[in-house]
Amino acid sequence: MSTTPQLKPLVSANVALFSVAEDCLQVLLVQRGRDPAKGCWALPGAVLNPDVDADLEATAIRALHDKISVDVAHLEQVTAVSGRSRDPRGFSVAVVFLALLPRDRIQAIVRSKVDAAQWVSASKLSVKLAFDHEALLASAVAALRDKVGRHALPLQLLSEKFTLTELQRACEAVLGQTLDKGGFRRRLRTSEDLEEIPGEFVLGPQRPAQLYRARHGFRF
Amino acid sequence: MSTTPQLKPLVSANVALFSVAEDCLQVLLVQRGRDPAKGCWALPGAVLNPDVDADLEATAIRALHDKISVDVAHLEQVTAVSGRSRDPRGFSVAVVFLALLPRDRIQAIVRSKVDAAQWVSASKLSVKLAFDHEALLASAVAALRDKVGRHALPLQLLSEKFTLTELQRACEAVLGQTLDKGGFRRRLRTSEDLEEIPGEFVLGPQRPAQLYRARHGFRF
DNA sequence: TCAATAGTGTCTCTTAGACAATATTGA
DNA sequence: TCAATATTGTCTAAGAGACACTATTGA
Repeated sequence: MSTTPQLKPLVSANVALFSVAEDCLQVLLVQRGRDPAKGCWALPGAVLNPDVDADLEATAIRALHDKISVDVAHLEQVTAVSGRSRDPRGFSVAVVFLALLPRDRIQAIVRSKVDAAQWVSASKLSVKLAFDHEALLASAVAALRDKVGRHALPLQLLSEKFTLTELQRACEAVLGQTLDKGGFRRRLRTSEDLEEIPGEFVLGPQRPAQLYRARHGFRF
Repeated sequence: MSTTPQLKPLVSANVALFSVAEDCLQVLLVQRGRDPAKGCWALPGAVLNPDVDADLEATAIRALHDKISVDVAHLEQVTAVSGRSRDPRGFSVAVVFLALLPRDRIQAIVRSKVDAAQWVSASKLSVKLAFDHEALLASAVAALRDKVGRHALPLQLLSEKFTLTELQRACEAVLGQTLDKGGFRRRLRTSEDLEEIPGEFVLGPQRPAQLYRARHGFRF
């Protein structure tokens, strides 16, 4: 046992897992079951364990496996934040990830022994978050908006088969603003990301809606 | 002394420092003065020291202070890479930064006691790099290109005062392709980032060229 | 005068925003 | 028929690519 300075900092992965419910962008929060910040709501996270994790993405997936019974459809790195004061345990580095969960998997939350979990609106948070997680969430939302604003299609937020209106609603939920139907569909007509499912429609008290799916090889 | 597994990984910052010389994008390499990979060329880097660095950006700045006698004009994070096999010392996390140095500061390289340094063309590398630094450099170049491709102006690569042709040459060096003069200048006419310096011109055996500078508050 | 580079204009094509019109179903 | 939503079209303005043109200097 020595008192040498802490040469290696705490490294963790934190995930902003998004989904869509009622045309509203949701993010998964967990209630921390142990100190520090026990009882506070926070983004799911895990401390990097070099003996177990192949890389930080594996750490992020491990952080979600405690909360979600299915694999996420999309996971990507957003940024790394670091500093002495962001965690009371000392100098820490957090790598923030953004993940997407299809809307039909939104119920796939497992009850952890220690942590509660809930979906909340990503734009107007109802609770204060632990540490600097509000800033982490903000950067994840910004990255997601940026990408969808550049016309990337967040198909991983939808079911395997979806209508163009559902896709438009998902984009609107991400962007926080309505989109023009005509222009939106005009862009999709020339998109390489989608394909029509021949003969499959959603019926209802109106004109049937064509079903689409992600084209093979699609990457958000 | 114990044989417990290595719970905290090696964390470092690596910097791709760019500048422009002869209308060509250059990146600074250092020759490693000690193991591992002693003698190999690599991106400048430093291991995070929580007792000294306020955050990873400070680590990046410290990594450059050994090589460069002036402050860099721009520093931003690109990505974080991690894994067990990228460094022979064990599991490591590297946060990659991209930095810009004005072309008139390109000589401001200090000779380190242990490491040699050189500028090389960023697009066609003349040497093999240590570890996974070729991939790190590639992501930094991609991030820079992406940004300039979205019409961000890399004014930090230029001197304080510059002509529009110099700016165009810098953008072309970053993008690796020529740009149309008319279209380029048309965009700049409505840009908030530039301002004309009244009455200042560069003379020569041709029509004088108006000098410009970055407008106050400009951010790349 | 000419070479050399600075700076502007012009055509066309594509894209995006706003909005209107038409289509097809179940009730 | 009608309400409700799907789907398409149209007008216009802004932006980008390609290219031609004019401007101003030193030699």
